[in-house]
Amino acid sequence: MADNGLGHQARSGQGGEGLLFLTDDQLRRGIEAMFFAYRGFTADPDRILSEKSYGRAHHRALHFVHRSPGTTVNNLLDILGVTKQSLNRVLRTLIEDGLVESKVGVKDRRERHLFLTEDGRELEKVLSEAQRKRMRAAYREAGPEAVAGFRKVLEQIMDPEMRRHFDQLKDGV
Amino acid sequence: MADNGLGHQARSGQGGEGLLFLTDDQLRRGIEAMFFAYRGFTADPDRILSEKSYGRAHHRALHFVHRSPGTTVNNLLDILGVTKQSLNRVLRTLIEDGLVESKVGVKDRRERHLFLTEDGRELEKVLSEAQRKRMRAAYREAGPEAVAGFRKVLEQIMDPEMRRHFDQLKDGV
DNA sequence: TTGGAAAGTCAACAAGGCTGACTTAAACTC
DNA sequence: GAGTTTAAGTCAGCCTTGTTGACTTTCCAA
Repeated sequence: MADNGLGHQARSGQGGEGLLFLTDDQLRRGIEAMFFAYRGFTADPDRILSEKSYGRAHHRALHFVHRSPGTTVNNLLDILGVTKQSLNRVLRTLIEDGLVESKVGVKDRRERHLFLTEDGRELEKVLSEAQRKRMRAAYREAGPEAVAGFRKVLEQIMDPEMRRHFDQLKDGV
Repeated sequence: MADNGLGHQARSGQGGEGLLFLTDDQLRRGIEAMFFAYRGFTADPDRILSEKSYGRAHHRALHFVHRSPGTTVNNLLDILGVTKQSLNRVLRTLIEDGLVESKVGVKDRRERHLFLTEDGRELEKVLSEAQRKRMRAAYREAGPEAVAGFRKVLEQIMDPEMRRHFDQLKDGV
């Protein structure tokens, strides 16, 4: 049976006219928009990274260490949602290359606290500026109200646990 | 130097009050929201796929073949933005498993036209319904105006070429 | 002082990207 | 009709980034 564009959620109850944005068709368009947009979202940093033989995983690590200087490895694992071994491989190359510094914890000396070096901050800046440039153009085109809606929907799409991390990044922590 | 949250774009000209949504800080929040939201966006289908020992690449192929039945391999390559070899690996398993059918073109017999089989349609439905369920909840929470803004910003983030593909999917083609 | 948490390491593997080289069949062009 | 181009498919080999599992070292806290 072909998709008629009327999802059961939109069809049920209330007459439906005000719920047209919940049709399966609208939802599918949103899904496709997320897919295509995410490609653009990562395209600019990816280009820069491939020149330096780093990958997206390195960018993510740099981003969140920049964002929460002194964060522990465990906290980073939580945020990134990957295994210790997977993160370790990335982190090790960043430390070897002098972009990230790992300092033994003062209070708890088992922990390692992560910081960007000067070089690390520099690369992070190049990457994030490339990414922001595209976002800035998109935001400007779309306007402030669209941006508010954009953020609102994205927050709702997140898993609750990710939402918690997102909220905790709000300021310094 | 610490990030003061005032991007140069927002700082320059016009007094700035109306442009606060363009600060580097706001842009960074948007970037993080995209990152966390995309994880949620793919989480549900990923779970289902891993049970069937398929991956996200299979989902994408199923999605776009479902969306444009009879599409050629070349067109699919364009949309997905991967190499022939990469797509072929995925497509081959889907054809072997009887989820996708490949038919020699009538007008140009070099081409192969791709279709979902009954089984393919079934899996696609399970996957997309899982994904839509989350989007539906997010849309409902955020409301129609937020959804319009969400879509508007996403369209601006896309590369022009991807935007073209996105627009061409609007209806049947 | 001992149990367990945090961190790190090694090995092996898989998915899904990539490049390059090559074949086959069909269509197009001169 | 011969030669070129195009669409698809295949083989081989590589890389990144994810996974499990097993193990060690360090060291805090009960």
